[in-house]
Order: sequence, then structure tokens, then C-alpha cells
Amino acid sequence: MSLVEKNKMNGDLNKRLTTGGLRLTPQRQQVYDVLIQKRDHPTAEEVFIRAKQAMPDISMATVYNCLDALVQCGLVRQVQLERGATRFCPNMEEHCHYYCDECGTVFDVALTGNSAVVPRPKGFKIDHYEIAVHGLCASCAAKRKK
Amino acid sequence: MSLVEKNKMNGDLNKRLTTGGLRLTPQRQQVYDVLIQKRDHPTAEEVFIRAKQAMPDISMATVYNCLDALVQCGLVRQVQLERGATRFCPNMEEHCHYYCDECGTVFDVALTGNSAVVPRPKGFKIDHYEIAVHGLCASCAAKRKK
DNA sequence: TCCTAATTTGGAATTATTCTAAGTATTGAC
DNA sequence: GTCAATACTTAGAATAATTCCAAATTAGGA
Ligand SMILES: [Mn+2]
Ligand SMILES: [Mn+2]
Ligand SMILES: [Zn+2]
Ligand SMILES: [Zn+2]
Repeated sequence: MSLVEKNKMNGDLNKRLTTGGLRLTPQRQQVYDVLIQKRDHPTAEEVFIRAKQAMPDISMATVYNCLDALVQCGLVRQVQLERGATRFCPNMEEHCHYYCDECGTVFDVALTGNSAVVPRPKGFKIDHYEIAVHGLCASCAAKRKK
Repeated sequence: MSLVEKNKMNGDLNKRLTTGGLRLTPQRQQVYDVLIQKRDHPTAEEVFIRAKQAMPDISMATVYNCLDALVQCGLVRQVQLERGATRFCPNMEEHCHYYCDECGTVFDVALTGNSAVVPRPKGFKIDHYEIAVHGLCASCAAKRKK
């Protein structure tokens, strides 16, 4: 990412946070950076490991706090693909998740207008929906064939 | 459920289990009964509480084991709607879950042929997909309006 | 009947997360 | 700038949900 892009991003990050009475701290910035730099839906633990490389004194509790703050102000979403650790995704566009049951890779696929229309049961007020597709990623599917 | 239906169900249950080298035990039958009797997607804890009413000596470990056995042989599916306890669903038809973020109710809606077609990224071998719709159930939505 | 493998069970261990309380940093009124 | 109020970070304790373990029990087949 260029410096210009980064500054813009931090501006947005700041605006989003402050609107909810939150502050833009170095730790929150770092955690958000980690999520933006590698959009592979890491767990809190993985975010912690990556964040520590740039910021060795950051603590696990802070990583949880930061992730929580980012989720609160709508910059990051939580994803539950299987039982176990929650994963985090900074892509706030409408998309669905493809999860490889073999190697654990996760990737996003944008939901365009006509794809995936869910039923609208009478009276139920839909807030949002999550679509998780399980299977084998291209690479694992190829290996399996051999 | 009538006795005839119940016997048939146990026959199916037995066949499904034995195909995988598993046995139809009273505990497994009880756990499955609990799921069939009230299809509200209970957690393991809730299954335990309900199963104990008919079978007071059943243990939590056994409930976990039984649920696992039922999932293994394709009679029950696990559902992750939020972080926290896994829920269990005995409906093996293709359906999506509507979850009320206010009161926690969960219900199934069948997916008919044309609804919810997910993208098929090249190379990815789809096994199955999970659709979770979050929002307010009819009753909570009505209350909210007041 | 006896053997073997499957199952159940209570309790210990583990995993992921949340809570707590103390210290640190930032903001904004004066 | 000073000072108080508020937000934030942190280590470690506590909790929730699940998994693991090893011993006792049960059940199907020679
Ligand atoms: Mn995503
Ligand atoms: Mn269901
Ligand atoms: Zn894979
Ligand atoms: Zn509701």
C-alpha cells in the first residue's frame, strides 16, 4: 500500500472510530493493518502473532479489545466457519466465504445482484446474512484426484 | 409421534448407525429423540437437560459422544450461528437458518430450487453450504416497533 | 459362556474468550 | 500548561464449551 493510501485509510479508520466515541490508537491501527495486509481471515491468535512483529509489546487482551472495537464501529466483521476460534474479515462488502475443509483456507466471493437471494419469511426483519460454502479449494481438490 | 412412526424411525436410525460400525444404544436413541421432538436447534447443554428428564443417569460426556455419532453418520448437523455453543439440527434437507438476534430463536426455511444459488469459483469443489440469516423474528420485530 | 470391541461415564485438561483491576495515555476545560 | 475525567492497554484470573482420558459397563458373535 502506498503512503497516500495508508494516510487516507487511517483517516477513514479514525473517523469511523471517533463517531462511536472511540480513539484511534497505535494498537488499533496495527490490528487493522494486519487484517488489511493479508485478507486470509485470521483468528485473534493469528492477528496477535502478526501484530507482535511490528509491535512486540502488544498483548493478547489488547488484540481482543481492538478487534472488538473494529467490529463495533463496522470496520471488521466476525466469521464463524466451524466450531473453534472466530475469524476476522475487513471486507465489508456483501460477500460469501469459501472454506476448504482440507487445508482451512478461506476466501471471499462477492455477491452480485442476482446471486444468492434468500427467502423472506413473513414478519422476519432481516438484518444481514452469512453464506459459508464448504468444500475443497482448487489446490486440495487437485491433490485429492491423484 | 405414533408408535409405528417411532419404530420406523428407530429402524432408520439403527441402519444409519450400523453402516458406520456404530451401535444403536439407548442413549443415542434418547439424544436423537430430543432433537426430533423439539426442533429448536438446542445446544449440547440443552440436549443434556432434556435427555436427563427421560434418562436421569445420562452424562454430559455421553451427550457429546452421541451428538458426535449422529453427526458422523449424517443424521444430525451442527450449526454455528454465533460464537459460543454449537447448536444441533436433525433436519437434513437443504435449508437455511433464521436467527433472531434479540431472543435467540432459530428456525429452518427450506431452500427451493431457485432460491439461493451460490457462485461456483473455478476449481473449488463445493461440498455443502450454510446460510444463516440474522435479524429479528416476527414477534421481536413487532415488539420493537411499539 | 467367554472374548472382544464399542460405549458410557466422571473428572481432568484444553481452547478460546471474557473479565478484572491496576497502570498509562489522551483530551479538553480552565 | 495543569488537572481531572475518560479511554485504553495490560497481565493474569476466571469462565464457557468442548475434548480427552482411563476405568467400568454393555453387547454381539465364536
Ligand atoms: Mn470475508
Ligand atoms: Mn436447521
Ligand atoms: Zn485446501
Ligand atoms: Zn426474537
